[in-house]
Parts: sequence; structure tokens; C-alpha cells
Amino acid sequence: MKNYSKQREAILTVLSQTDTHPTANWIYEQVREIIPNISLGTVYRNLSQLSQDGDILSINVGDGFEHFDYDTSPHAHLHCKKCGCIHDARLENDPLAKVAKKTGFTPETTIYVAYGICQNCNTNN
Amino acid sequence: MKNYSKQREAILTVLSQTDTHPTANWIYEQVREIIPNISLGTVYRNLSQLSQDGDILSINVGDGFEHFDYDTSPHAHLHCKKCGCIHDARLENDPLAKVAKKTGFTPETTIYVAYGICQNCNTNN
DNA sequence: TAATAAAATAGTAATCATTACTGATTTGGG
DNA sequence: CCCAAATCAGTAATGATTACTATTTTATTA
Repeated sequence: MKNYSKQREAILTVLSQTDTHPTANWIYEQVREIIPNISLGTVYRNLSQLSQDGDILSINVGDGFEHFDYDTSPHAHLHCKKCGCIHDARLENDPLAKVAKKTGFTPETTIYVAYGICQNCNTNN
Repeated sequence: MKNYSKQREAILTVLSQTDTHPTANWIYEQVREIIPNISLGTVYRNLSQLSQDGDILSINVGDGFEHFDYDTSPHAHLHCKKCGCIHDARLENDPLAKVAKKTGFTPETTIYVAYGICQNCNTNN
């Protein structure tokens, strides 16, 4: 089935210790400090596998990069069009899953992305 | 500012007449039946512009393609992991926008994507 | 511990949706 | 009609991601 690998463990460790919704390449750079000769392909393969297994979240905000999130609970992602940041916001429940089920769809993961201007860019620009 | 072009009009016409959340390439193929020598780059440029202006919606479900939607109202997108289809579901309100505003974020567009198995794949497979 | 098959890896090459570029054409205002 | 800005067709370039291959690691069984 699924064997242990220290590469996958390091990837999960790095991802669990940030709240920046990093890209595969950012994770690669960080993991290299733990396993210097890890391959970029290994990072991509593991992230893809972990996301398929539901262990992590894959967020696509349309900036040309796939972003990853260690927090798999349903929550909102606020993507700033100006600075590109992605911040989290808690949701009291999962209204998307509720609506989906009502139409006969069986949801496994729900993704919420808001596009706009973040608080920081609003006040400083 | 923004000049009229029959290419952009044809793109909007095609997009408005489908509910399949097409890709740029699909739209290109359709528009070619109206304007045979239209360029794929023109389709991409207009779709990107229209989506930036808020005239259409850009949906990214992580299948490697950007999808477009003529309906800009906040609604749910149900993406089947099996057949790849994207269906709509109405939302009574816009809970994501509400939560975003509460944190100081100014939302312009909100995207809801549920991943799972559609009704059709559930019953037929 | 040794043997074995499945899983995973490093390194590199290939893919392909999307973007960038260029010189020609179209649009809209005066 | 004139002109500047906008748009276009056609083509080349980009770059994030995936595919490939020979080697190494893992987990199981004897």
C-alpha cells in the first residue's frame, strides 16, 4: 500500500509548520534544509498523493501555482489580488457541503476562495 | 479604455449559451464556427480581461485547465473526481463574503468548489 | 539475518496550457 | 479624414508540472 519515507515525513513537517499556503517549490526549498538532495519530483509526487488521500488540501487560486494547506478542515481562503497573500478565516459550518448533498452530489472536500483586497493592502495603499 | 470587438462579442455569446464551464480551448473551437480565423491568443486575452473586469467567472478546479462561467453570481461548483464534470448549485446567500468582510478583507469575487462524486457517477458506477 | 516484491527515490527529459511578442488592422473621438 | 489607442492573427517562448528510468528503501516472510 503506502510505505513510510523520510521524504514524505519531512514534507508534512514543513507544511504543518507554516500558515502561508505554500507552493510545491517553496516546500522543496524548505525540505532541502532537512534532506539536501531531495528531488523536486519527489515533493510533487508526495504532495499530489497526500492531497488525493485527503491528508492535505490543494488550493488553486488561479495564480499559476498549486498551493497546499495542512489544515484539511473546511475554512475560507482570502486571496489578495494585490499582494497575492492567502489568509484563512474560520467558517462556522460547511454550507457548501450541505448544498452539494442536497443535489445528490457526494462531497469529499470543499474549497472556499474569496478574491479581493486584504486588510493590509487596504490600509497601506 | 475598452473598444468593441466582434471577437469578444462572439466569445461572450458562446460562453453565455452553455452551462458546461468550458475551457479556453473549447470556447476557441466553438467561436471558430463564427469567426474561422480567430486566434487562440485572442480567446485567452479576452477571457482573461473579461474575468479581471468581473464580467465572467474564472474557475480553477485543479484539473490543469482554467474554466469559465458566464454566471457571475455567487454559486456552488460541484466537480466530480470521476467524470470531471462541473455542475452548479444555488446558494441562498454568500456566506464566504460575509466571513471575509468580518476579518477586514474586501471581497470582489467568491468561488465555491466541492470535490467528490456526482449523482450520475454515483448511480452508474 | 537473508530473500523478495512493492513502494519510493534522485535526476533528468518531456509536456502542454498559457503568455509574450510583433507587425498589421480596427475602433472611436475630434 | 486623421490619429492614437485598442485589438488582432500568427507564432515563438515560458515554466509549472508530469513522465521516465535505473537505483534504493521499506516491509514481510522464512
